[in-house]
Formats: sequence, structure tokens, C-alpha cells
Amino acid sequence: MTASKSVTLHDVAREAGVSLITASRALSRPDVVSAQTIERVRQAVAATGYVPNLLAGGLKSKRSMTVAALVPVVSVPQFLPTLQALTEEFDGAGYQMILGQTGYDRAREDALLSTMVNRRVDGIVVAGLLSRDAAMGQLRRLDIPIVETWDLTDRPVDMVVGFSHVKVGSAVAGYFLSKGWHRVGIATADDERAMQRHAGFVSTFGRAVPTATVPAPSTVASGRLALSRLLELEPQLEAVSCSSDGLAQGVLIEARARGIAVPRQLAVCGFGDADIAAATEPALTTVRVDGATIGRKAAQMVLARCRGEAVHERIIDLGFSIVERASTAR
Amino acid sequence: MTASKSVTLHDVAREAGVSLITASRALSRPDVVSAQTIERVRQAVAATGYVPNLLAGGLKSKRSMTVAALVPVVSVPQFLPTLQALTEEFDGAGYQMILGQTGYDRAREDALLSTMVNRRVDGIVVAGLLSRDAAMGQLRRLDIPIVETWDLTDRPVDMVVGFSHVKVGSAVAGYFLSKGWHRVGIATADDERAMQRHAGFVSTFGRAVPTATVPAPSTVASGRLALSRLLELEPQLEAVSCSSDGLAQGVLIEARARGIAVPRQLAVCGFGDADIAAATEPALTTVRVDGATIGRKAAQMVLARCRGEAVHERIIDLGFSIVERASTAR
DNA sequence: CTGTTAGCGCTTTCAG
DNA sequence: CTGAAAGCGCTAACAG
Repeated sequence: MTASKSVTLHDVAREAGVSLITASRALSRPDVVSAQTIERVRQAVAATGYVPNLLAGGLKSKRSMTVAALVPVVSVPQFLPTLQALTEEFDGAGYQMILGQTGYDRAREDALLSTMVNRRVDGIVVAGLLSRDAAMGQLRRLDIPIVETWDLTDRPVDMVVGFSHVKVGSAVAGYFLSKGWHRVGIATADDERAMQRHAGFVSTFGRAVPTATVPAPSTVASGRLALSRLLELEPQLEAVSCSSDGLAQGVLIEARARGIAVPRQLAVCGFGDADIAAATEPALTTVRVDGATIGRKAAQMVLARCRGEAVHERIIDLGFSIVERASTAR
Repeated sequence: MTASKSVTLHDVAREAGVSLITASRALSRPDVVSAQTIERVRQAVAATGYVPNLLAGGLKSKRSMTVAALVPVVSVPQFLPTLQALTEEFDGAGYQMILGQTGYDRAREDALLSTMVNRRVDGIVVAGLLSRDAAMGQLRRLDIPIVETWDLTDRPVDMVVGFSHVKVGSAVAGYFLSKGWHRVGIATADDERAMQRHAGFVSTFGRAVPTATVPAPSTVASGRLALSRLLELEPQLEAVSCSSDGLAQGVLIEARARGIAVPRQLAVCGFGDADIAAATEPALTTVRVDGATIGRKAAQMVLARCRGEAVHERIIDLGFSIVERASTAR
């Protein structure tokens, strides 16, 4: 009922007729306090309208119960399942997640990392690999768990869970080759990971491939444009590998608009296995990567380390798979 | 160079040969300190490897520089432009954003709200309207800015920026009527706001309408299913109003799969004007709502109040518009 | 422009 | 099981 200025644990303790610390324990470690005392404190909390201050606790206990999630751009659907899984896992453990957006920009990323460190986050999950600068900088020193995701390296800053983009590109190229398609093209965004898939594709394919590059983040609209450009480069195009399902969707739509039959005249492969991939007509062949599991694993690694456990498997390759659907059935 | 335990401002001050508070000011209010001193402190920071602790500052200054954003489900693309805008606006002002997921669940929402209050966030932005319980509870007492978004009410908990869902439904119904379509159907998710649009539609349409309801969050796949169900209810279906562009996309795909020509045999209207809407074939008529502006406005309202300014326009109706494209061109 | 003095609200020692 | 003391690292007040 007492609204007033600011009710502290002190007030609760007085109301309950116990000491400050007993009130504190009654709330945070009920197993160490008698049931009777707990009840008295509970009533005092209700009577005073007490609202705990996690900041104050964190200052002393050195645990903010906060973690950071860094993504290139919030509005890219690709990382959504990962963000979702992170939110759920962390929330379940009582941790809150601060969202940061790097904008595919290293300087911005460094700045954000600093901010998060200043906020004393208990862990960091980042989409992609951090720069070597970050690795050498304050991050190491602070000794908080850091999980890089959606990629793979044998020298992570701390931990990494993801898959190899080069191998993805290579696998798609191998798939195209096995189909006997040679007049192929690539529609790709210009972000680091997409470019790695591109490199993997070209390397396995054995020669340069007509490529339409669009700025990240890619959209359905840029997919339509990309197909147009590819057809200029290679009018006899047989198959297109796209760096995202959104892009692939744009390609499908543009093909339809031009009267190009998919898959009969043109095969299309996406990346991500988004919700939409299975639902398009024709259904989209794509590379499935398990974004949700990436998020879940990453959170679990961070949480384990927050509990003081050693994480032995510091590099986790979740792999990927090519999901064959109608868009390449030829 | 000194890694060691934990470098505090105290160490920096000693290194620089100034007092603690001068070091503090040199870093946070450089305009009040001599250039010479600032330089000395800067060097001391570099030499010691000092990392500020925002938690400690926040405890004293009562400003956490943190805000909360609450959404029903993280992985719903609908709120992405809003989240994006929020992230950018808040980041630009030096605030970090904690993400919370309510899962369309009031109890969960209350719990999250408490958590955020415990964390002493300086403001809260929530997608949708809060429950009256929340309005009456600790929220009011704490006196932090709260913006409800993506909806409208004349009695917001604090502030609100959005649009009327009832009016959206009504407008779409009016549009259908103006086209002379009477055998219409609705494909809708079962979340609160979608149901309001449904109610608005039915009310203006003047009678009950065949409706396929799918669980929120809706997907392209559930859109395909919804059209199937609607065709069972009304084989002569002329037009469908969908509660999201994703759902509408599913309807378009299912129609195509069934050999139903859009818009000739079936008109389709979506909601949201997502990236995809303009890119589909035929392009999708939809209701445009400006999610980015909602986010920007909401952030600005919170920030204004954080700066101690009074916000006079506490209820902002951003409206909406029907974007006519090929999917209803008949 | 700089310094001293007090805490912010809580939890960690260390004692009973 | 409970308590007293001692800060966590920083910044708001006030003084010089």
C-alpha cells in the first residue's frame, strides 16, 4: 500500500521484524530460511509493495543475469529461429537477453561488444564469427562465455556452434554437378557468410560461375532482380543457387513472370529452409540449417559456463542437409 | 597491460593522479573537466585496461540506460520492422534493449513485466495492449514510460501508438463490398488483434462470414490449409481476406495449386504489407501498417520521458491504408 | 575546474 | 537457521 519513494529490502525487513539479510535470503535462497520467516517476509513484501532491484544485487554478486545477443540486422528472418531459441533457453534459466545490431559492420560490432562488457553481461552470443581484434581485446580478459554461431572455425574466440559455409556451397555445387547442370548461376547477398558459400560453390564447381550479387540483407524483390541479371549473363541458364530462401522465392516469382518453367527449364535451390520453402509452388529445394538448435546449444554453452561448469566441446558442427523438393526435380 | 582482477575507476584515478570523481567526470561529462585532465585520464584508462561498470553507475544514478521490448513471439516477422526501429532509435540514444517474449500469454506477460521492473528498465515498449491488471499493478507506481503499440485505446496504461484493428477489418470489408463481392471468406490467426480485425470486417460486412481460423503465429503453410477449409465452407468463394501477408501467400499458392486464377476467380487481400507482398505474382493487395514508424515513435516517446520531457500526445493513431495490387484487380 | 563525503540496494563474508 | 559488518563501483551533492 505504501507507494511513496522507493521501497527497499530494508523496509521489508523492518516490516517483517527480521534483519536485512534474512529478508534477502528469504527471497533468494528460501531453502536456508525457516518456513515461518519466509512467510513473514512474504507478507511484508506484499504489504510494502517491494520491488527487488536486480542491479544492486548484481553489483555485489558480480552476476547481472543478463546476456547479449548480437545479430547483423534484427529484421532478417534468417536468425529468427535462433533468437527465438535463445530467448526461450535464457528465459528459462532466469536470464534476460539484450539485443544488439551490428549492421554487418566490424566497428559497430566492437562498439557493441564494449557496451555489453560495460553492462557486465554474463555471456555473449553472436551471429557469425567475431573479428580477431575482438578476440584479442577486452573480451578475452573479461573471461565471460562467448559463443560465435552460424559459422565454424577451429580457433573460436571462446566457443562456436554452427556449420561450414564453404561446405554448404561445395555441397550445392556437387548436387548441381550430379544433376549434370553446367549452365548454372548464383544469386547471392554480399555478406561474409554468403560469400563463403559462393567460394565453396565455385571451388567445387571447378570454374567461375555467373553471379548476381545483391546487398545484404537480401529480399524477395532483389531475388527477382538477380534472376534478370543472371539471364543477361547466361540466357541458357539451367539452374540457380540462391544465398537465401527469400532470394530463391524472388527467383521463382521472376521465372514465373517470364514464363520460365521451374523446374523443367530452370532449377532453383535456396538456403535456410525457411517456413516458406516447403510451401511454395513448386516447393523449394534448399539447404536446411537448424537455426533453433544453434540457438539452443549456444544458450546451453553459455549457461553451463555461468554455472561454473567447464565446456569441453567448444566447437560444435551442426552440419546441414540439402532438402530436395520440386524446384530441382528434373 | 594490467589484466589482473578487476580494474575500477579508483585505479584509473590513481594512475592519472586525480581524484575518483574527476576521473568519473572526465569520462562521462568531458565538458566539465579541463582538456589536460581528460587526456591524463584517457591515458590512465588505456594503461590500466579499465572497463566501466554501467551497473554500478546505474545503481547510484537510478538510470539503467536499458529499456524493455515485449513481443508475443520473437519469431514473427510482423514486428520485425518495429523491433528494428526500436533497436536503432534506442541504440542511437545510448540505450540498450532487453527483449522479452510473452507467448500471447497474460500471465507470462505479467511475469516479464515484473522482471523488467526488477531490472529497473528506464522504459517499456510492448506489442499490443497490456492487461488492465498490469495497468493497475506495480507499473503505474514505478512511473516509468510505457508505450503500448500496434493497437489503440483511449485509456492506455501510459502511452500508445498504433492503429485500430477494428477499423482495418471494417475497411477491408468496405473494399470488398465496393467491389461487389459477396461470397467472401476470412483466413485469420487466432490472436487478439487479428480477431479484432475479424470483428470489424463482420460488423461492416453485415453478416457472418465463412472463416478459417489458424493458431497464431500464422504461417504460409497454414494459409494453404485455410483456403482449403474455406473452399469447403464456400465452394463459390470470390474473395478472401487474410490476417497476415504470410497467410495470404499461402492462399495464393494453394489457389495456384488448385488451378484457381487470382484475381480472376479469387481475389486475395493480406495484412501488413510485408516485403513479399509487392513481389508475389500476382502482387498482393494488402493493408499497409507502418511498423517502423510505430517503433520509431514509441522509442521517441520513451526517450522524451527519460529526458524528463512531458509527452502531450499520449495517444497516436498512425492509421493504415489499403494498398491495391493485382491480387484484387477485378 | 576539482575534491570530499555519502551513499545507491543488495549480497558476501564471517560470526553466532 | 539468523545476524552484523563490510563493501560491490560508481555518481549526486555539496563544497572549495
